[in-house]
Amino acid sequence: MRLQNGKPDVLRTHTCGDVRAADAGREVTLCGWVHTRRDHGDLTFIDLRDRYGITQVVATAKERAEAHAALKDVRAEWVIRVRGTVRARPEGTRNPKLPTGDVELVATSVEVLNPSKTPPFYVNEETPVDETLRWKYRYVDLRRERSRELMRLRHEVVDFIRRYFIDREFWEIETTNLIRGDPTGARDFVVPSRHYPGKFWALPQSPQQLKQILMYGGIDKYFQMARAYRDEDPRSDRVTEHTQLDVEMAFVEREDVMALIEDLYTRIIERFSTKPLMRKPWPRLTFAEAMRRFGSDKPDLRFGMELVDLGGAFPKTAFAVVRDALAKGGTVRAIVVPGKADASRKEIDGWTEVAKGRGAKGLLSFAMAGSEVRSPVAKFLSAEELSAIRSASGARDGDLVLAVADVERVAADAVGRLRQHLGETLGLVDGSKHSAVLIHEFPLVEHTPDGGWTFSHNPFSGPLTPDELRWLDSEPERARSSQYDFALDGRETAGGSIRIYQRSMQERVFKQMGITKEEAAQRFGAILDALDYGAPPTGGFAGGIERICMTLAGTENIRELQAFPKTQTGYDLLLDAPAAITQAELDELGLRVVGKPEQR
RNA sequence: GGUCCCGUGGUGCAGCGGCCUAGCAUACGUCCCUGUCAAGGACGAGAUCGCCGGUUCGAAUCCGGUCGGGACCGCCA
Repeated sequence: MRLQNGKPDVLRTHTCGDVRAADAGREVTLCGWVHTRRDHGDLTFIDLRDRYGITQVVATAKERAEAHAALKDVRAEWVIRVRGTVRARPEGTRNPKLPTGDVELVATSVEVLNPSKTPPFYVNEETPVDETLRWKYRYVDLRRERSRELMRLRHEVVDFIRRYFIDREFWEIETTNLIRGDPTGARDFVVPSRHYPGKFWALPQSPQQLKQILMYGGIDKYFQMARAYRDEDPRSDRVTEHTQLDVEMAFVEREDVMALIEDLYTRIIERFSTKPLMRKPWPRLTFAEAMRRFGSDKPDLRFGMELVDLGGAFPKTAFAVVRDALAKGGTVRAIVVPGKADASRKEIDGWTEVAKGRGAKGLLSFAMAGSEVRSPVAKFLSAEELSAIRSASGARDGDLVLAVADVERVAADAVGRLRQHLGETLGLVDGSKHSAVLIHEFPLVEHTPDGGWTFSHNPFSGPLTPDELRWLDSEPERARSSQYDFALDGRETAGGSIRIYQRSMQERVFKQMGITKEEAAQRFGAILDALDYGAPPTGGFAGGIERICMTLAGTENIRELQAFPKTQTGYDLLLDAPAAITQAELDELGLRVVGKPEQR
């Protein structure tokens, strides 16, 4: 019996998932949705569904004319309340597919709580449905088994995480969602202020500053399921509004946090995934090694096909593409695609587009055909060079070598993307295991397109060691950061760093970014001030809740993990939002809408 | 801001210049049926092919635009 505070609900005594053979003879009342109806004339069945399961309800005209008539009238998705007697099903009519399949409810009375229009799509079948309809009628969609199980997964993962941290004496603390905006990085979602016309709140892109300040307040260990907002265009694995597990700890070093990430996510995966981890303990790669071997800072280790460097195969080449790349300090990065020497022109064109999508100017291909090395650019290369390509790449007969000549960063990135693409499309990825890897020793700063410098992670990430800062004066890109990232199956799943906690160091880093003292005081005043009042060393991480659930559920669609997802243009099809507000509201906020008249 | 894919009865798909008077499955409606569980059987209703314009003797089909959804690039400290 399903009990709540020791008593049945007022409207029902059981749920549709918990009537069993032991209940035979008992009088029960169930509430739920009509899942399916099977009408045999004077004998009618319906399957009654709620979140907990499905129970078959039966009535015959002969025994219970009134209940039978009512059952004949109901339709899919009507909400009904049925009273009746649990009966063991006759021999040979049991349904092993249902947990409740040994029994049925013989209806004595049927009450229609609410009829339903014919639903816009099937609840009782797992057929694909256009997302426009799913999100518009999310309340119908959520009744479907897949949607319900994804919501259940997310709930259970969040519950697991909460217990994990509470057991370890972390405090769950909510930070405010109306904060000061900062024009760097992603576009802020902005909220007008009534008391301060012309001024605006911003929704947090993460509670980064607030969680550090909690540490400065002596909270010591904190976590939160934090909403994070970015007004940027979504992709299949990122959305404008998402939830992150946000964690911060005082008096920790890099190793403490990396060990925590590894322990937590290992437990999550072992609890919720049917697939084992490839390796325990997890492999760790420095950023430099990850880029060199995989061309990615979130490499998928479920397949090999590591990058090779062919820069040495062309010591004095006449081939302009390679010569120019090498002349500006670049290189030639390549992968060996096993057995694809016979790839069609069309396939190679497709791969070229993948590489170009990551900034490559083109894609070089070399097919190992017997003793020959065939290539569209063979005529620009000497026999020695072609042979060097074969030996330097380690390619065997029948293999295809794909290469990009460019500066290191572009070449590695393009070939890395191509590697992942080929791994997935050629079926090289071993989908029976999970690849968990920690990436660390990221660069502290990186070039901006306009020649300046910017944070490679966030403004508060500290250097790997204080000593790293010496590079800032000469070769800033050599300065390493304390940042660490967790990549699961090639997807960035969590990341964090040890924070700067000394004002002088924070100001030194700001200076590198071209942020003046005045500007820093204005934008990051609270943090900088706090550093003057006894700020301990802190570190932490943030992990995407939807991201980890995606991997656990094996879906590529992040919206399925959200109860009320938005479209690719950030529109809410269910609520029809965003929407215009009244002139009175605008006046009160001191706002005037300019530009295009209202669209609707 | 850009590139690509999709848009056909309620839903999922097919059709891709004339064989379309738009096909199939399912849902929906009426009827038959006492052991089904994706029940079965019979009959029936339901779409001017997202929208606008163009090409053509003729457009669901080709072209342009537009709207909506999706994938990707830009963007995402």
